[in-house]
Amino acid sequence: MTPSLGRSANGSPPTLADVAERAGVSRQTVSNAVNNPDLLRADTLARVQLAIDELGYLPNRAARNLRTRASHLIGLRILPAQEGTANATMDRFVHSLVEASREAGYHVLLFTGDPTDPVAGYDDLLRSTAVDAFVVTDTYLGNPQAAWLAGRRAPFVAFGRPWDDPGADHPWVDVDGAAGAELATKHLIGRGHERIAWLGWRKDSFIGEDRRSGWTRAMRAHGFATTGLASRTEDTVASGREASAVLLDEAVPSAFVCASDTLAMGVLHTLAERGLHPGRDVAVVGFDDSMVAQLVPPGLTSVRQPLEEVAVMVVRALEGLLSHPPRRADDVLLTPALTVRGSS
Amino acid sequence: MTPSLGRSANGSPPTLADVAERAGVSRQTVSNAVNNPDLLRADTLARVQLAIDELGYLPNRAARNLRTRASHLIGLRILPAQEGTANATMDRFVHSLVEASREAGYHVLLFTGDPTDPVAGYDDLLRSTAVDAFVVTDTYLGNPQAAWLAGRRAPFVAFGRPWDDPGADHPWVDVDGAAGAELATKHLIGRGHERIAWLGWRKDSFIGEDRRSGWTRAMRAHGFATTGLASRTEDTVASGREASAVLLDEAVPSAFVCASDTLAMGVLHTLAERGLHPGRDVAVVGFDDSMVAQLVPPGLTSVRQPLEEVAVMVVRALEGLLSHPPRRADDVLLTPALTVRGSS
DNA sequence: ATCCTGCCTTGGAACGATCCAGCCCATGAC
DNA sequence: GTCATGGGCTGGATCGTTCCAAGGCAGGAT
Repeated sequence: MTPSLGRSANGSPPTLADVAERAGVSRQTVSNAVNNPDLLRADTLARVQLAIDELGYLPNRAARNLRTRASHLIGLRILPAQEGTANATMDRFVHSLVEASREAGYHVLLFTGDPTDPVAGYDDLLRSTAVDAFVVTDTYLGNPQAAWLAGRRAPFVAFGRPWDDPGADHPWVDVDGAAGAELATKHLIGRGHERIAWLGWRKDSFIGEDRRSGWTRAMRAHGFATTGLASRTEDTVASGREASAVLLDEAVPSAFVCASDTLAMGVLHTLAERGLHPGRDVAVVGFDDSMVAQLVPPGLTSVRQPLEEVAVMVVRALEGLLSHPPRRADDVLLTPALTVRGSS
Repeated sequence: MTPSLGRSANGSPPTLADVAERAGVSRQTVSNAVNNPDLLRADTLARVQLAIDELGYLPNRAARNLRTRASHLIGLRILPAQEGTANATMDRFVHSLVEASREAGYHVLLFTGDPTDPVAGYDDLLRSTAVDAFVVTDTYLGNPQAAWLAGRRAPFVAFGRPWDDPGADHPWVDVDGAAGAELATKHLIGRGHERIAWLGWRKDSFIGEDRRSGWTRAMRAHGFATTGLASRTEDTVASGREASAVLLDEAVPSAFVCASDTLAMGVLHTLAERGLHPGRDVAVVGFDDSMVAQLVPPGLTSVRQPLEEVAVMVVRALEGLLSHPPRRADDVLLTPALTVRGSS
C-alpha cells in the first residue's frame, strides 16, 4: 500500500528524511537531487527522484527559508483603489508581476499601509525577514520609499524613474510617458487636427510634466501653436470636465490629448452635455487604456502602457539583486503603444 | 554606542538570543515576553521590552513558521484581468482582504494558475506548507476547487456559495445577487417603469440565474409581465449590445436591468447608436458598480456589492478555521446596495 | 601493493524560533 | 526547622532544511 500523495504515515507532509530513507540515501543526497541534480550519479538521481515522486515530496518552505535566510517572497504594497478614477492599471500589472515572479521562483506578498505614510508597512516585513525584496510602484509624487529602503540596504526595484533624486542608484523600470503623449498627438495630427489641446495634471507631478512634454514636442515639430491650449488640473472626472469646458470655450480645440483616462472621461462628459460626439465632432485620446476606455461608447483611444513587459523587466532586475553576487540590472525605459478607438 | 535599529553587531537582524543576553534573561523568557506577556513578572517584562525596543527586534518569520508549522500566509489565486469587461471587482476585494488579514496577523500571498485548470497552483503551495489557508473566489461556474481542497483537508473559505454542491461543508461568504437585482428592478418600478427587461448571462451560470430571479420576483410582485422581456447572453459588451438591440425592437422595454456592468455598457452602446439617451429615453441599471459605471456619462446606476464587508467576514471565518481547536464560522449572505446615477 | 586523485556520498552542525520538563526560590503550613 | 506549593525562569530538544568538512570508493599512476 502506497502512502497517499503528499502525506506520510504519521499524517504530516513527507520530509527530506522520509525520502532519504525510502531511496536508501542520506538527507544531503536528496537535497542535492533537488537543488543540484548534476552532483549525483545518474542512477542515484533516478532512484531519489522516484522516491520523491512516490511520496509527493516538496521541500518545506519554512525550513528552507530559515536555513537559506531567504523567503522567496516579494513584497508589493497596494493602495486603496481610488473610486471614481480609471486608475486600475494595477490589475494588469499585478497579474503580470505574479506570473513573472512565479517563473523566477518567487511569490508576491501584498501589504497595505497608511496612504499618508509612504514607508509604513515596509519596516515590519523587512525586520521580520518576511520578504526578500520589494517592488515599489507608487512613485507618482517623488519616491521617499527609495531613499528609505536604500538606507536599510533592502533590495528593491522601482516601477517609475527616480524623478526627484537623480542620484538614486536603485534599478528601475519605467514607461516613456512623453513618447506616449507624442504618439497620441501625432496620431491626431495625422487625422488632420491642428488645434490639439493638452489636458494634464498639476505641475508638481513629474509624470504629468513628462507626458505633457511629448505633446509639446509633437506640436512644435509640426509648427502648431500650443499657447492657450494646455490646462493642468486634478486627476478627477469633475476637474477634467470643467477644464475641458473652459478650453472648448476659450481655445476651440478640435482634439484633446489627456494625461489619463480619467481626465479623458471628463472631456466626454463635457461633450455629452453639449451634444457633441466624440470622434466625430471632437477627438479625444486618453492615457492608460483602462477598462473604461475599452467600454465607453464609442471607445476611447488611449495610450497603452506595456505593463506586462514592465513586470517582466522588474522581476529580471530583482533576480539580479537577489543573486550571488548581486547584480544591478540596467534601467529600462519602455515605449507605450496607442490603441485607436472611436473617439478619434 | 547603541547598535543601529534592527541590525546587530554582526550585520544581521537581532535574534531572540541577542535580546535575551541584553536583558539578562533566557531565550524562553524573551519568547514569553513576545507571545505570553502575562507569564512574566512586571519588572522582568519591562526589562525585556526595553531590550526588544533598543535592538529593534522582531521575530524571524521563517524560524517561527518552522517551529509552529504555520506560515501566517493566506493564498489567493488571481486570474488574468479580462480585457474588455468591467470585471474589476477584485481590486476592491483584494485591498480589503489584505487590510482585514493584516489585522488578524496574516498576509496575502498571490498566485496564478492555468485558467482552464481550476486546481492548478493550489497543490504546490499546500504541499510546501507555504500558506496556511486559501480564499477561493472564482466560483462563477461551480467550484471544483472546494471539493478538491476539502479532500486535502486544506482550510479555505469561499467567496461564493457552493451552488453546485449543496452538501459542501466549507464556510462561505456571499452577496445576495437576487436581492440586488430586486433592488434594481424596484428602483425602476418606483420611477414609473413597467416594461423592464432583463439582460443576463447564460443559463449555466448559477450567479446569473440567481440575479435573474430577483428581477422576476420584483416584476411578479407588481403584476408586470416578464414574457419576452428577458435575454441571456455572453458577458461581453458586444453580446450586450446585440441582445439589447433585439429586445428594444421586439419587446420595447423602457428600462434594462443587467447582470453586469459589462452588459449594461452593451446597452449604452445600442442607445448611443440609436441616438437615445440613457436615463432620459431608456433607463439602465448595471451590476457591480465598476469604475466604468462611475465614469461613463451620465453615470450608470449599478448594484454595489459590499466587498469590504465580504473580505472582513472571509477573514473572520479563516481565523476560526485556523484557531485551536478549529471553529467553522456560520455562512454569511450579505445584501448589496444600489448606487443611483444618471442612467436611471 | 601503495598512493593519489576526483567523484559521490555521508553525518554532524546550524539557521532562530517554540515546546517541554524541570529547576529555583520565596511563601506559608505544620 | 522541614516540607509541600506554585509562580517565574532556564536549558535542552526540536521543527526540516542546507552548509560544511570529511569519509568511502573506484580507477589510474607509481
